[in-house]
Amino acid sequence: MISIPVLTLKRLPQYLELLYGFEHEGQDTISATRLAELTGVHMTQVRKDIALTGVVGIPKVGHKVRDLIESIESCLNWKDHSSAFLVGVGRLGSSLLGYSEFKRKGLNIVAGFDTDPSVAGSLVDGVIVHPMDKFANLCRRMKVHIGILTVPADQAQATAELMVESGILAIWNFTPTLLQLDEGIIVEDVDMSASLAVLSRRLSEKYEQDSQQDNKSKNKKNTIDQEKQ
Amino acid sequence: MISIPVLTLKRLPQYLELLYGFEHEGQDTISATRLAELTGVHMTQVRKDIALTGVVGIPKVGHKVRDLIESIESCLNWKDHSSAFLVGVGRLGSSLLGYSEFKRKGLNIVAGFDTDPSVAGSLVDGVIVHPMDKFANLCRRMKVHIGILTVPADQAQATAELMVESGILAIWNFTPTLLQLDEGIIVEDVDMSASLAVLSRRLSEKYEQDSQQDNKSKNKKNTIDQEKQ
DNA sequence: AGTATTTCGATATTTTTATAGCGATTAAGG
DNA sequence: CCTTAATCGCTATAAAAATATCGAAATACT
Ligand SMILES: NC(=O)c1ccc[n+]([C@@H]2O[C@H](COP(=O)([O-])OP(=O)(O)OC[C@H]3O[C@@H](n4cnc5c(N)ncnc54)[C@H](O)[C@@H]3O)[C@@H](O)[C@H]2O)c1
Ligand SMILES: NC(=O)c1ccc[n+]([C@@H]2O[C@H](COP(=O)([O-])OP(=O)(O)OC[C@H]3O[C@@H](n4cnc5c(N)ncnc54)[C@H](O)[C@@H]3O)[C@@H](O)[C@H]2O)c1
Repeated sequence: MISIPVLTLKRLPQYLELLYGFEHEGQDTISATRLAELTGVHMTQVRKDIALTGVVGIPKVGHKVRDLIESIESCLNWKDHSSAFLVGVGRLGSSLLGYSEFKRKGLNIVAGFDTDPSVAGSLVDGVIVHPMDKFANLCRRMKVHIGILTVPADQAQATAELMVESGILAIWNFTPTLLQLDEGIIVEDVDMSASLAVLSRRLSEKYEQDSQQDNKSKNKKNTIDQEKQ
Repeated sequence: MISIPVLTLKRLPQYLELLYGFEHEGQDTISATRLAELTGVHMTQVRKDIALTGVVGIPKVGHKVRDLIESIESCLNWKDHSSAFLVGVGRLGSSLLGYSEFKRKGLNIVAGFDTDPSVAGSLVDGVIVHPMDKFANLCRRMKVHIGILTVPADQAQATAELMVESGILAIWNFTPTLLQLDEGIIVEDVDMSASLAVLSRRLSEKYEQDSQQDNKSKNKKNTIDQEKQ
């Protein structure tokens, strides 16, 4: 199995989102050119990304929407469902538990876990929440290999270690903590700070750019004014 | 103002997270080498990233933790706070409203908005939620330029357009919808699907790799067995 | 004081990723 | 049936990012 570049993997769901739309509208073919227009990704990049999923297109027509969906989904392993446990059923954790979209993306959150006795034992959006001490046992028994980490930042490292000891192979980490784990363990961070950093900086850059243009046009105006004098 | 590469911007908060820890522990200097070890980023890359923030280090010693924090924070514009409006106070939206960490990162969510009359008018984690029809007015009056988008996917495009008309310059988009907006508008996606895609694929790759190794060791065992015979 | 050692930071190289160019392919229209 | 036009997908080039190299600077130790 070839290793697909991260950036390609991150673009594939974007294409999928559009493809679902097309299928819904009854459109049955789509060209890479059009996908490029809609995503802002370069035409040739779209072709490369699509090629990596192993599907072939039809010249002059493009790709069959259904084929492309199948190909991307199976490439991302979104067709057969994987079970996952979520640890830390707080604000963020419970909003994830109730988010049905993940099921369509191959992720089945089968249970939540929390140390807080007032949360443990309850149902959150139809998903059962267990006390934390049941984690290791259930994890091994149910052969769950994906852990979703939404505990407070200062609990993240310890909780992650517990997960790994219990047989978790991949951690979807929503905390800002940089986990230090065994090499083999897959850690995927959903780093909102990183995203916020890009937003903040780009906005600053934009402000400055705009104010410079303002100054320019002001200066220009001054020049014109001066010329008038 | 130089344009800092996206990937650098995304790493900066990681360094910051560690730096806050060091400061807390009373450590007052840190080397790029050590940061590299902890983040898994290459030593020279860390140096480049740091250099882009404009701070200079001391040979043999490294960097003053405080200076580095200041430098990164001001580079990301996390020192003076920007006001933001959040639209769509549902599961995800309300969890974001209550998340105090954003304040420390220069983002002040000053109000939420929702079309649902049972949500609008209430306080969520101390933040007031207005009915949606007040958005344009308040946005202009309070000169808010950042919008956080957490409405259902099918409402995302329309809501984003409303935001832009009301003076929003940057949208932090938590929906899976690919927004089609004016060139100048900054859109930063928090794409959980993208992250999930990487996790899923990497896990598949790992499974296959492991099972191949299993086969190998089985074959090896067989070979040994055969040799024994 | 002098030397060894560590780290910075500038420059060079390599690798990865993105873009461009172009022939091959195929459906559609005359 | 043949031309036309659009698209695929391969190969080549360009750009960006990551990694390596190395001299200079500064601390700590002899
Ligand atoms: N709320 C957000 O919008 C948001 C955004 C980005 C990142 N995060 C991160 O997500 C994590 C959770 O944030 P939150 O706002 O949901 O916090 P929260 O306090 O609302 O929820 C944390 C939950 O984890 C439980 N918990 C605490 N220690 C535990 C342990 N050792 N084992 C199992 N469960 C434990 C608590 O009982 C609580 O229910 C934090 O690391 C936060 O930084 C949150
Ligand atoms: N819940 C999650 O964990 C999660 C994870 C990833 C992405 N998302 C995305 O975030 C968005 C919100 O998800 P959610 O689970 O919080 O949904 P939700 O249904 O719980 O909340 C949506 C909120 O938006 C409000 N709303 C609907 N239309 C609106 C409009 N036109 N203007 C203003 N408000 C409007 C609704 O009243 C509701 O309160 C979705 O696009 C979803 O795909 C959610």
